This record gives sequence, structure tokens and C-alpha cells, in this order.
Amino acid sequence: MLVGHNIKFDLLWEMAQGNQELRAFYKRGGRVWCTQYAEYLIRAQHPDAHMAALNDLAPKYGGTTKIDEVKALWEAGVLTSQIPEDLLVDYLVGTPEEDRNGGDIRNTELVFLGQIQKAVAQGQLKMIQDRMDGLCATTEMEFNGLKIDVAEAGRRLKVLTADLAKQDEELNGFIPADCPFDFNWSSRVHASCLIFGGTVKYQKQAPYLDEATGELARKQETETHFLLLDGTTTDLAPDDNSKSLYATFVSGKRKGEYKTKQVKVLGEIKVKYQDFFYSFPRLTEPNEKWATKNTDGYDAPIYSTSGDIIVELALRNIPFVKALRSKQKLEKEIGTYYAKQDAKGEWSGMLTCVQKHDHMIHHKLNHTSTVTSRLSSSDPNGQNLPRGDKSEVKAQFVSRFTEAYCKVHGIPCETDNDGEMVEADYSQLEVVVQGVLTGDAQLCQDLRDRVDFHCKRVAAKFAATASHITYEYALDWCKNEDHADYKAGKKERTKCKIFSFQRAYGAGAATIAEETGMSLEETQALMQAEDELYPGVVAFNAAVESAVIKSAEPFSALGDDGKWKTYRRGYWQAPTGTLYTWRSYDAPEYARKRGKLDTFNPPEMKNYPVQGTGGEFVQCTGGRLWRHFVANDNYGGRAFLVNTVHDCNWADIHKSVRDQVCADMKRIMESIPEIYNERYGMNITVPFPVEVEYGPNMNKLHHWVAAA
DNA sequence: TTTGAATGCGCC
DNA sequence: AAAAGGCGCATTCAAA
Repeated sequence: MLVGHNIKFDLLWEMAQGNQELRAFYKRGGRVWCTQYAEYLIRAQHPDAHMAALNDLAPKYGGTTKIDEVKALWEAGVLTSQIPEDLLVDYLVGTPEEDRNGGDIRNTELVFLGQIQKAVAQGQLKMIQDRMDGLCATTEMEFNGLKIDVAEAGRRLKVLTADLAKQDEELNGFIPADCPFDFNWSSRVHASCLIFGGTVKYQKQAPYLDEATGELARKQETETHFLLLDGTTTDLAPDDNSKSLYATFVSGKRKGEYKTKQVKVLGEIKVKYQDFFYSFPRLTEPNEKWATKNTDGYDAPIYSTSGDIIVELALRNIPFVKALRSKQKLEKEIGTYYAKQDAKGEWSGMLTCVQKHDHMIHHKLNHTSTVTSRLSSSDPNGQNLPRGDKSEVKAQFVSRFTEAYCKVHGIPCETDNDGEMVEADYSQLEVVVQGVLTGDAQLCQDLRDRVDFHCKRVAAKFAATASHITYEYALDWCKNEDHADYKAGKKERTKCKIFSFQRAYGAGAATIAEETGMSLEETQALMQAEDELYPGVVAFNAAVESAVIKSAEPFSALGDDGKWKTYRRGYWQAPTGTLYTWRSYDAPEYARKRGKLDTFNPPEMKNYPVQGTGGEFVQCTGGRLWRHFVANDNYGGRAFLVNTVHDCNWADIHKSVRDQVCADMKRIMESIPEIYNERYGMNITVPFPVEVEYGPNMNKLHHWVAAA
């Protein structure tokens, strides 16, 4: 076993050096243990344990703190190879006084040994081991990286930029001609004032009154004047009539020359930045719930101009809102997923992460940054790329198996790019996980029957209200395009789909009614039907809540009002061993009156177990996938794992291994019941169906079907 | 000029 | 009588 703190860093270094021993080590069953990751899991993903430093952990496990000298050199940008060797040795294994049994390595060892004890005591060892293989998988994904079609990105960026210019031109026609400041449609203040009326405060350089004189302030300048005999001065040059009034030198080197004097005079009118106000008339009535915390120049509320509000305004025939919505979308897409230069010339956006020499992006997959044990991604975030129905960004993500690449690596090649991208997704992962965790008999049966949950809810909704319909009828109504009233059925299904997600995680009837457009009564009826249909879910949520309250310990924290108060922190442990923790928050006013000062947040308690366990399953099978790829030498260098997004894995493959890779990914990812029933003694009775897609880029994927 | 809060939006 | 959750990144704006 290789043990290290944030070991991904060291593994990536070794891989970049071309260390072949590492692969051999893995092949013979070698494992890793990251003390940073283990600490995070042992502490139930408590925010304090996110990306913890070894320096902070070591003293808690009987170790020492790092030698500051080395740390200081690193922070100053000195390369390790440039640091004196004896200093590095002291840093790594301790000083001679410590018998060379100290330093970073001893600290890591102490932390590791302590963590093993804790993990065993808390029933977390298997879970941590499985996640460590998942860590190897993401390390491999980061190392492999994502290939970007830079030419395609450039073409798309040009099109988007031209479109944006068009929207800007249209929008600029709606700025009042007398607007005295630089109107910015991206400014929430400007947009709100223009649409809903309001006063923009802007700064401009302008003259001002001098407090001492009451006159316009002016610069002071000095001028050279002629001195007159009466002691006054003048800027007029002497002429024949006036020269007798001017003073002259009567002796010395300058004898006969006119005397001069430096005098202070009022110069140009001074200006300074001052606040000015410009009011816009109201074009349309704002909804008071759109008010933000911000105010305009006269302290009136600024209203949100976010996407959904702009969409709502479009129904009111406001002439420019369509262009404004287009601009918002284009700026988001260009700025976040392509590239943009700000006023200072700084570049931002995803394309700034593309390596110039090989057009690869090596994104980060972070294991210790969420409270639910999910992964996060950054630099760039590979987990929030716009979907294909929204944007073409994903078309930039292509295969690395170009003709040139194949030539270098001795892989046969028939076209200019023989590669394909593969995405393997769990279907409805969180619903499946809810079945596993709650054990609800009906939910599990429905999952085994591969029921369409949204259609089932459509049926339940109508069963609970006036007209009764069967599940079979709902299925036909909502999904059969030939059904006489298919359009209405599809709409009903969409509403129920929104309902499902909101309901599952604790949204209130009011929120759901608002979101789905259903009436409050309709929503409540559906919620009740749901509880009756799946009583195990209700019981499970109650059990989590009672475990949290039972385990809760007090702690102090700053409240919303800036005062230190006592809150509670409680825990719940999943059957896999993963721990979850929640803190309480200030109770609402009515509860405080009855002496209840703090409460736990039910939506958080409902959400973490499902979201976290889903993430855990994906990481576990990610580890299995990685082991499989290692054992097969990445299919002879023809397939690479490259990304994971909460319920899916991506691979970059040569088409010659497509069927094999797709079949293997599907089989391994679907093996969750076998893994957890054997290794964890669980009793999972529901399938984890995986759909596999492949295609020339991540925006053009087709379903893969196993050969008969 | 830098920093942090607020807002908004991309994904699951 | 309250409550979908989890992220990362970009922009604006006010304060330091």
C-alpha cells in the first residue's frame, strides 16, 4: 500500500515522470491510502475536514508540525530540486536528533495508523478502501485528460460572438438617447432600473464649489508677472506708455532689466468624481417577490432580472427582453465555456485551461470538497458542461485517437480520427438508491419492474383526484406519440417529474405548486398519495432524523445576527459505513417563542443520504472500472477513462475496442448489487441499469446496443 | 487595486 | 407557522 497525504499529487507526478513501476504495483494488487481523503471520510465530511493539511492533522495523531523553512521555500516558488538536500532530508524523515524517525514521512505514518484504528472502530474500513480505488480512477482520469477540438471551438466561438454582437446592437437601441452614463446590460442595477423603473447612481468628473470661497473650485497656478513700482504686479508687458510704472534692477549684472515676481493665480476649474443620478421610467410592473437585497440610487429595491423572470416578461410584450435573454445566455456560454478577456486583459473561461502543445485539458476531480461525499470538479469544472440540447460546447470534447496519435502509438488508423467518446450513465440513480436505503417494498418492486416513475405518479395523481386512470393508461397517454391526447399526457408527465425530485428532497407543497403550475390542493393530494404508496420512504426519513437528533452534540458558532450561539451537530451512518453529519440552524421566530432555539433542516437530512450513497456507488464502481482498465493495459492503449459526472463515466476509445469497452463498462457499473451484497453484507434487490452511448464527440452520442 | 458578498447559472 | 440538495465559476458592486 502506498500511503500519502493528498496522494493524488504524488501519483500524478510519478505518472508524468513515466514511472512504470507504479502500473506494475497496481497490477499485482497494490493499493493507495490518502490520509487527506480518509480524514474527510472519518469525520463525516465535516466542512472543517475538507482539504485538510497534514500540518493540521499530524499533531492530533501524535506527530509534529512541518519544518517551516522548506514550506517557506516552496511558497516562495523554489523548486524541490533547488532546496539543499540535508534540509529536505530533515523535512522528510526528521533530524538526527529525532533519529531520522520524524518529519513528513513519520507524520504521515502516524496519521495513517491512527486512521486505520478509527476506520475500523467506526465500521468504515471497506468503504474507505473502495473509495481509495475510486481515487485511483479519478487520478487516472485527470492524468489522461480530455482532448479538445480547438479548431471547432474557435469556429463556434466566432459564431457565438457574432450573435452576441447582433443582440447588443438590437439592445442598444433601447437605451434612452439621453442616458448620461455607460449603460451596461449585464449590470443588474442598470437592467432592473431600465425595466422596472428606478434611479441609477453613477460617477462622473464635474466642477464643484470650494467650501472656503463659495466659488467653483479652481486649480492654483503660478505665473511670472512684472513688478510695478507701487508694489503691485501685472501680466501685461511694458510698452512705451507704461514702462515708467515698471520696476527695474538699478545695479548689478541684470541692471536695466524689468523685475518680475512669481504670483499665484486661479487656474482651470477643478473637477472630481461625484455621484449623479439618472431615473428611468417604469416599463412594466415588478412582482414584489422579485426584489433583491440591493437598492437603487434612491434606496428603492433592485429587482432580479434572472433568466426565468426575463422569460416571464417576454409574455408581456416588452420589446427587448428576447434579445436580453439571448445576450444573457451567450455571455454565460462564451465567458464560462469558451474564453473571454476582461477590462484588465485577464483571460477567463474553460478554453484558458487547454494545453497549447497537445490541446488537452487536465481537469481536477476533487474528493474532499463536498459535505455529501460526492466529488467536485474544478480548473475547469468538468461536471457542469452544458447539455447537448442547450449548447454545442460538448462538441469540442473529442477523441485523442487522431491519425497522428495512432501513428505514434502503433495503432492502425483508417480515417483522420478513428476515436470515439463513450458515456455510460446510471438511469435514475437517485431513485434506485432511495429504494436501496429505504427498503420500501413497493418502491423496490417498481424498480425491479422497471416502472416509469413519472407515469406512475401521473396515474397516482388522477387516482387521488376526480378521474381514475391506470398506470398502463398513463404510460400510453404520456409516452405513446400516437395517443389522441399525447401532448397533454407528456405535459402531465413533465409536471410529475418536477414533482418527484422536489418531493424526494423535502420541498414544501407551496414550492412544488409554484414550480409545476399545479394547484395547492392538487399538489397536496399527490404528496399524500406518494406517502401512502411508499410508506418505507417516510419511515426511513423519520429514522434518519431521529438518529441525527439522538447523536447531536452542542457547538458554538456565529449566528445570522453576528452573535455567538449554541447549535447542535448530529450524525447518521449509511449501511455502507459512510457517515453523514448535519448542523442545526436558527429556528424560525414562531418556534423560538416556544423555546426551540435551533432546528435541523429536513431537506438536508433527506438529501444527503441519497445523494451521498449514489456518489459512493459511482466511486466504488469507478474503482472497479479502473482496476479492469489497469489489468488490460487500457485495452492495449486503445481506451482511457477520462471523466466522471456524479452518475456516469466517460471514456476515450479507439473504435476497434468499442464493443468490448462498452460491454465491460456496463457490466462493471451494473454490478453494484453483487459488490455490496457480498462485500458489505447488504441485501440489494433492485437493478442498477446503465445506458451506454458512444460517438465522435460528447455532443453526438448514440445508444450502444450489445451485439446479439 | 483587492477582496468578499450577492447574484446568477451551468450540471447531477 | 419554513425549508429540495450538492457543487464551481463568472460578473457586479461596495468596502477596505
